[in-house]
Amino acid sequence: MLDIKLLREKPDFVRERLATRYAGDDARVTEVLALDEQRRAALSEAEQLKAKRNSASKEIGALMGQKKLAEAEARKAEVRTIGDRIAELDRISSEAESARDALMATIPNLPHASVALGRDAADNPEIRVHGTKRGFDFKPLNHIELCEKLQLVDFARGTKLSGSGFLLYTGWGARLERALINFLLDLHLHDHGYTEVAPPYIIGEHCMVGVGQFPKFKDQAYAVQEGLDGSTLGKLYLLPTAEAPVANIHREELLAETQLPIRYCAYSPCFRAEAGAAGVGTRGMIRVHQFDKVELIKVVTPETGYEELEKMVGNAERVLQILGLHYRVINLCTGDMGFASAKTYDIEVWAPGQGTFLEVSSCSNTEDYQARRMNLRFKSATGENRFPHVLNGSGTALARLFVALIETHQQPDGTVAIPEPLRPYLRADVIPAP
RNA sequence: GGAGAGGUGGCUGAGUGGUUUAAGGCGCACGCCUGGAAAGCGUGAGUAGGCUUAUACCCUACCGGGGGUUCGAAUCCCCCCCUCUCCGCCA
Repeated sequence: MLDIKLLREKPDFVRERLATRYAGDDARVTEVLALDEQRRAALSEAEQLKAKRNSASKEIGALMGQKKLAEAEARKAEVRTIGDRIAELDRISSEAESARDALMATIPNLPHASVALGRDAADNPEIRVHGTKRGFDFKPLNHIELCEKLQLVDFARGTKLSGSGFLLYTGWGARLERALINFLLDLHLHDHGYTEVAPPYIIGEHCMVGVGQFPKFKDQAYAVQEGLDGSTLGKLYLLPTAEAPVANIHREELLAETQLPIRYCAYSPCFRAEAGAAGVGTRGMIRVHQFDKVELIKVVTPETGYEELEKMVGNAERVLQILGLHYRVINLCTGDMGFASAKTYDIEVWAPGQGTFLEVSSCSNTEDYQARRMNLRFKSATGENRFPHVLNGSGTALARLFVALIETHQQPDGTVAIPEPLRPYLRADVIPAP
């Protein structure tokens, strides 16, 4: 949620920044301002009438105390007509307010000044590259072939259980997935100073709105219902990312500045309907309806927001460095950024079997946009109530990391060498042929 | 799921239709006092919105949330949420 005061005071600035997203938000800004004006006009008049009514009511009380009943009745009749007008004005202002806020919820965050201007992914500047593409002196397999050969994932039976886009990890595959989760959590906890949390996987609609998933991506979520009670449908959703519950942990709270920075790390499965994405990279593990992810969340002062974003990207990069993977960091341009974000870095890991880079992490500073949506504030040292910056980043997504790992470290005999730091977690140096 | 009790400021705790502008206490900030501190005394302090150059003044709203009755609601009525106790069921 943007600050309504910013829209009032600098509407042209807001329009200009939004225009860089190429999302056609201009008309909404105009409409929000019109509704806001409507609200304030009605509110102002209603408040004056309420002040009048309050003083009249007090007088009536006094008259009744003095037993001047006839006089009191006369005043009552007078005030009653004010009441009708107040009710009407209240209705107008609250309707305008709801309409204004509903519309505000559809306006994305403003891109940070440092973000490159651009229309789509083709305009994303590359920030840095780590490592090089691994060369092979044998014919490398892609992850689907490796998974089948080593019996890491049973694609057919996964589909049999839940339809396409669901994976059944088996044997060493299941073990590798679990080893990676534990490795990632331990890395961020012990080396990077995060606190582990384990959130619910089913979350309320208000949390989805809080992080900006809703209303825009409602079609991408799995809604759940309780048993046979259809009326419960739409109240709870399977989380699309741990960001949804974890960023909301302190919603509607007023934190002390001394509690900041807050750094949380959480593992969760992620559920995404991927409606409309059928046929786009659907084969294999690249785009699935359920995948595991370790998420990083920070709540920090506005002064340190961007510094913390850089650190967060570094934390995610470290995962790939330790695992000996080739990757690049890109900065999403204004037109390619997510809804709630002011600045986003994506980390893409090289997958030799795919011949492409795969997005395994997206680290964003949403500034005060999410904090405002979930009414998360902190009291500054000077006693001022302020909105903190809320950051989120993947540290990292698992299925694609799994793909890059086995494709990169495959050996001529078809087995997969396990990078040294991961070996204690898997209790093996290599994934053997069955 | 059933029955009962409850939800009031940072905390505690009064308040069953009108000097409540939410008492009192604890804690907090500042001041007085003191060699310094404690105690004591005094003053101040919530959130959001509106008006505004203004974090000043003034106005409005806020006692779990929403709606209703009334000239006037923390207080009466209805719906919902949450917490606690007991019972039932259950990994």
